[in-house]
Amino acid sequence: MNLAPLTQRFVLHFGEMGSRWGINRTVGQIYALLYVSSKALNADDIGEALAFSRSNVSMGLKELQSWNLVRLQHLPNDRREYFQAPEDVWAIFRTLAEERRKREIDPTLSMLRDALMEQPCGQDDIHAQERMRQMHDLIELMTGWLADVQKMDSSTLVSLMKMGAKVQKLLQVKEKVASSVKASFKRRTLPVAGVLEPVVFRNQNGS
Amino acid sequence: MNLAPLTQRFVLHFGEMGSRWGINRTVGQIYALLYVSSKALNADDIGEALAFSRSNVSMGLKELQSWNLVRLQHLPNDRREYFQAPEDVWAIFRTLAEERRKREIDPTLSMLRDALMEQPCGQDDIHAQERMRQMHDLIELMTGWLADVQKMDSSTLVSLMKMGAKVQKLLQVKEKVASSVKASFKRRTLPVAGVLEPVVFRNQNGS
DNA sequence: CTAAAATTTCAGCAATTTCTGAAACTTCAG
DNA sequence: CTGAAGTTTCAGAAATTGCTGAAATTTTAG
Repeated sequence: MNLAPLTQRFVLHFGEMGSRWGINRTVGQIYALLYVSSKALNADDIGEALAFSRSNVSMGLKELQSWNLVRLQHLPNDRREYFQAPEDVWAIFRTLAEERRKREIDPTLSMLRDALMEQPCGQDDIHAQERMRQMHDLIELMTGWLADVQKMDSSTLVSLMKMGAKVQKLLQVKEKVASSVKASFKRRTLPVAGVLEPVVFRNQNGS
Repeated sequence: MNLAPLTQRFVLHFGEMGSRWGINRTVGQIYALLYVSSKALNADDIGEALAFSRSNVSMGLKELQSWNLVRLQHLPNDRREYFQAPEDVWAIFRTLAEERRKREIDPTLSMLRDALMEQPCGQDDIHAQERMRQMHDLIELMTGWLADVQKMDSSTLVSLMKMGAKVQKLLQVKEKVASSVKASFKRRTLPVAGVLEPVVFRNQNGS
């Protein structure tokens, strides 16, 4: 392995962390290398840079493709495939979240759905089923929310995250304004009523 | 293994999923059993229910304790320790999120911080460092947001999640109202100004 | 203190996962 | 077609992780 110092550090760290993230060392290092690389790399480049066997690289790239984490490129006059990570870190993060949901959550959600359809037999199973319902409801809420969030563009997402806990205050304000607006409608005096109305009333049922 | 049908299905599923979640089969099954059980269990109960060796159970419980995922109980006239999962699924989820952050994110964040302090040498490292900065900023934003969210109580969190994408609309409204409020201040005519002011102006810089 | 009950540790076997090189396969220029 | 360049598959070696029973340690009732 003969990489620039910072690159090497990054690559080795991703290799170590790979096991905690449910991918193996090879895959972690390959992705780290693609991520920091300024140009697309072919399988031989990668194998040489990381001192992996050609077939190991091939399997690693296949796994990364199954995660939708790499883009494929073809250079003119070169039959080899060139790989790169997407430019936009938010896009990478979005993909990661979606794929993890598919692998780590969806199977459990569907098992829970099935289990909730069954007739419980015995005291133990009655309690167990109630616990499963609690878990099911939480997961369903989470995945629904995640699907909503996935649809937002990166800048909206950044705004929301920067607000953090302040969203909560906004929520409280919304409630106050909602009643204030209702009162104002009766008095016909609120200048911003036309702006507030569509959202404020659509969400009355939502909690 | 001699469990009620639904319980058994749940336990076996958690065992299978364990590997995708970064815990092993034993730990997954033990937690599933504790989660659906209506009463606290001791290590022998667990070993018998799941047909694991006593020492295997001991290691599994130790791991679950290191994740803060089990509560310990002592029954009168019984020296053995009894284990149970927290009642509140949201509390479990919160703990899980926090522990995963500690193990899967924090080490990377600190590696990135270090790497960003270094002087890059060579073209490759200059680009690599820029990519690391992008990743660092994303992760820092995410963990900050997570910390905010962790502080909310369960019902607030549920409200926010149920709103989902609608938060976005609220955000747009906030901006419109903000300018409307500013204009109204000059005119001194907005009835709800006193309610809106504290949040609306505190967040002007936030995006 | 003592000893019985309970828990934890650990060496070594078992199972699983990862990695490699050789062989099979695919693609395409000539 | 043919064969050279490139890619993938796969059997088995290597490494890692998981599991067990026996021994060591801790705890506490008496």
